[in-house]
Amino acid sequence: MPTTREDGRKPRLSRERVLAAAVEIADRDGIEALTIRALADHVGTKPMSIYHHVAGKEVLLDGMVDIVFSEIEKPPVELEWRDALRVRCRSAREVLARHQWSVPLLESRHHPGPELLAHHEAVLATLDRAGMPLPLVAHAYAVLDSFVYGFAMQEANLAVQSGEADAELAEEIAAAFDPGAYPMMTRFAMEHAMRPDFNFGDSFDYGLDLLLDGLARALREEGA
Amino acid sequence: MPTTREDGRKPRLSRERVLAAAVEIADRDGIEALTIRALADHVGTKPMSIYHHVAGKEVLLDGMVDIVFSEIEKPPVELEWRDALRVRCRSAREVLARHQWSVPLLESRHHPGPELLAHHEAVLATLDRAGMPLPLVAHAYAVLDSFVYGFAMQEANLAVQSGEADAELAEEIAAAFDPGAYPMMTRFAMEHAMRPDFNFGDSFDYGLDLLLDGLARALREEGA
DNA sequence: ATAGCAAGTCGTACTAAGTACGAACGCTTA
DNA sequence: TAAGCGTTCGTACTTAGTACGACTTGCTAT
Repeated sequence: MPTTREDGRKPRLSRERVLAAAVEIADRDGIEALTIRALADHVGTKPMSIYHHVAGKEVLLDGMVDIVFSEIEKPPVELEWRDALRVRCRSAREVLARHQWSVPLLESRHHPGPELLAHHEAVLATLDRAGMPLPLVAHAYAVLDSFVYGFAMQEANLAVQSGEADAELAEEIAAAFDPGAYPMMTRFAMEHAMRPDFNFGDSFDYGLDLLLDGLARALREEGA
Repeated sequence: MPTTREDGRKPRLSRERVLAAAVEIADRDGIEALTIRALADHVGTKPMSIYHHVAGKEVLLDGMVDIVFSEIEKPPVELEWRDALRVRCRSAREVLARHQWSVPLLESRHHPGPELLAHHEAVLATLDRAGMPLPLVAHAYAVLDSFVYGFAMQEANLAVQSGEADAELAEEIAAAFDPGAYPMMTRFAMEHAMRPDFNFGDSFDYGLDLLLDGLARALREEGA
């Protein structure tokens, strides 16, 4: 690893610094603001220097995804499978929400990094230790992952929407709601979703428990 | 609507034709191949003519998302709520899988079209007719949507992966599996996922029923 | 039929962004 | 102190979105 150096005399660039800076930019200004030039500015160099630490923008994005997975909390192995999965899934959702660019990126990357692989390995191992037969493991795995990713995706959408200038959006909504189309959406919004104590995120725990309970039931029946 | 014309004398461009062509390109060559120039070629014009039918690429993408939603099957209202939702969710999954570019696009668009709004309206109405109180409606809605989107997203990923040239991927996998890290993933792949009768999609129906059953149970208890 | 006008088309050109190429720089080791 | 090599960076090419303004087309009213 000739790239890194121990003495902190002059903080030269390194793959880690580049990736961290990329995540910072994406967090702060959105993924579309992450250009090689902006990244170079942020770490105090010129564009072409970036390419000595990451092979290209694709690789950069792959690395960012792996950083996201590295931030997911890893529950201790002693935990009961449901608790372990709950910890992991909640943390995953929190991390994905914190890095709003991550979910759409997940979809487009096809080069899993070590942290991503380790995450999947851990989930599979947890399900296995719970005593599930492989077919049930497969279902549980697919279903939980889908729910977590899907939820995070919607949450990211909502966050952007509420943060956005309401100008266009309100206009669009108003235009759509003029003729009383979408009555149920209107009622839902008025009587529930716009209440101050409404929190979309609450549905995450609800859905997660729905799935875990269902899986536990299936495991009990399979086991019998 | 001066844009369209009834006599088919000379098929001039129209918003519909442009959008349909865009969907074709994205389906066939991937969303990254959808450039204004490629689109112009495909409909037999020059780039700038496109801009007379869609205001820009963003609007084009918004329109494509709405086309996707228009393709989701709309179950008859007489159906029992669980059957109705099953039809709709399965169809949604099928449509999203057919247009692999759609899921990542969903996330990034913030301008819902009429078809998307109508879809959401219909789902809400179905839940309402089932007799759910609004808080439960909210949970059901969020949870089902998350699952469908998330599952479609993973499916799209898998499809790309298996379609891709296995060269790099196999190498990467091999490299990662050398030291016997990821034992559970290995076992899972060998003993289950690589079997000829394994079908990732089967987990969709499994998860969907898990959720619908759980919601039905909640409804029963709430109602009591 | 035809003048006139609005809708549609297109050539040109500008800008942003990724990155290939090769020269210059500076740190390390002899 | 000089060779050697990893790093940095100036320049320039390429692809993509799209603004501008001129040209073309076909409908409408006479």
